[in-house]
Amino acid sequence: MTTTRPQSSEFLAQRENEQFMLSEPCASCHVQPWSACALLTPERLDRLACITTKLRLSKHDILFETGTSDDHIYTVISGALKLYQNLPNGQRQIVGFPYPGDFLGLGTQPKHDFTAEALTETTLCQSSRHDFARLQTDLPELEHGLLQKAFETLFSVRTHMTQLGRRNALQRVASFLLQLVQRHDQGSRWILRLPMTRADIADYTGLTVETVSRSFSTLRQRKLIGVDTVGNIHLLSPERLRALAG
Amino acid sequence: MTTTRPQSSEFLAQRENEQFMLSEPCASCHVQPWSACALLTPERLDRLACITTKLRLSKHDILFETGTSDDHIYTVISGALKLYQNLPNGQRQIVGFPYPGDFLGLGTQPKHDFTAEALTETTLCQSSRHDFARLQTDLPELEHGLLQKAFETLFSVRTHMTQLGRRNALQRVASFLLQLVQRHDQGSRWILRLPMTRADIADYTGLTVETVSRSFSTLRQRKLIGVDTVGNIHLLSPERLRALAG
DNA sequence: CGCCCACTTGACCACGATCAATACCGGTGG
DNA sequence: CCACCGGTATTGATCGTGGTCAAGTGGGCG
Repeated sequence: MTTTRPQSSEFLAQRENEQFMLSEPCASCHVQPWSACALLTPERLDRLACITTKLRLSKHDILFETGTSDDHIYTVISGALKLYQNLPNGQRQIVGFPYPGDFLGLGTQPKHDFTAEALTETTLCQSSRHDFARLQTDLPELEHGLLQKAFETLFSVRTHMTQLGRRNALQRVASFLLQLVQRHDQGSRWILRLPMTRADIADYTGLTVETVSRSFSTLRQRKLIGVDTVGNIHLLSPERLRALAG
Repeated sequence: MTTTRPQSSEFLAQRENEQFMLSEPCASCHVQPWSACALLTPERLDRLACITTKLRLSKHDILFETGTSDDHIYTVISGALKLYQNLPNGQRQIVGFPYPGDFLGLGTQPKHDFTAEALTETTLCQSSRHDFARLQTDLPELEHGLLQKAFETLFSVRTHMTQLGRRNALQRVASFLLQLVQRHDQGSRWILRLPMTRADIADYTGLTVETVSRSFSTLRQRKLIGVDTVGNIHLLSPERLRALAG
């Protein structure tokens, strides 16, 4: 884990100018429209830029870990992470894959309940909770945007819950793929890059690696998907895939 | 579904006084400390009281339904509800059982994605989104409290997700019971009133009614619980139950 | 070239779903 | 008060999906 410019909030006051120079202005941030700061006006975005720094993670770097406290909040700029919980028996449940525009950080608990790990080279926008809170009193839209994002993820988590409870293996894998595609029109519509391993998909869908693999094979045999390499999936028939997923 | 005092926001201004007289003041609300309004000072609570009304539901009454829009937000005062989604194949997944203190209502989507139905006689505190939003600009603590509640439910939903993905039937039922007990110390610590049916528990845990019933029987045989009537459960050995749940 | 790790495929087994029968409980009316 | 009825819960028997264990394949990187 490498911070491009490690920065504690105490030094912030006297370095605001420098920070502003070094930071990309938020206005040019390409995930801004989908992030919590979407509601801010350009002038206000500049004030936000003063308290944010960029963070770069390599594959397998840990952003934060279960049980640690953390005075920062994050927004994913590029790349992707996995957010998971380790169970006592050595099993692991992935509760989400934060993608660009997604918000990460402590809610109100003093400590993290999940671990966040980078799946690929990932960049994040970081700011201290303290600075952020100070700014919030001035910029109520910010908290509003945060609330909006929280409700969005709440919705997606609940939706995913219905997947886990009531669908068979093939349906789970199918809707996982659709979920990724619709969250992320990366370039061409029906080619999907999977930054996560089969094991990650298993831990997300509540299946085993073997069953995930078998499901991919079945989908391939039925010509619903094409598997170029393990991480490159073509959706050959999104409609039939959607019908299958329900 | 019966509203004690149906109230559209247009008439609010001229009737504020009357409302205030009719409403119980929020300060004396017994769920207030656990709800989104916990952060407000007494004087500010009075202003909140002006925009809220009480709502009473009987068993099986629908508070809101999937696909409908709704300009209100709710906090459960007493009773309990189930929040669920119907799947195309006729199955149903319950994503939560809102209990006193819990917040209910649209996030940012225009329409509800879930249906909320009363499990018993239930009372709620209702206010229009519009009035609430107006108040929010004056009372930033309110939005803060809302955000806090949202993060709390996000956490509990994510935790429940790990239940669905990675635990067997007995573990799911065991942790369901523990979850209810710790969320709700109703009177004596280890006696649990279940307002929901076995079918509801099945739809929440992702099992079938039969399996839920079998799990209850197994727990009873192992002397982990005592079943007085279907809705009255004694937790005879919470430690062993917790050990089982993991 | 060879090693390691991720992925795939196969054979078998167990847990929970399904189908079916019975028991129980609450409410209603005679 | 009891008899009846409908919905809910329990228990049993069988089947199928997906987990487990094991072997084999492939790709990336030193």
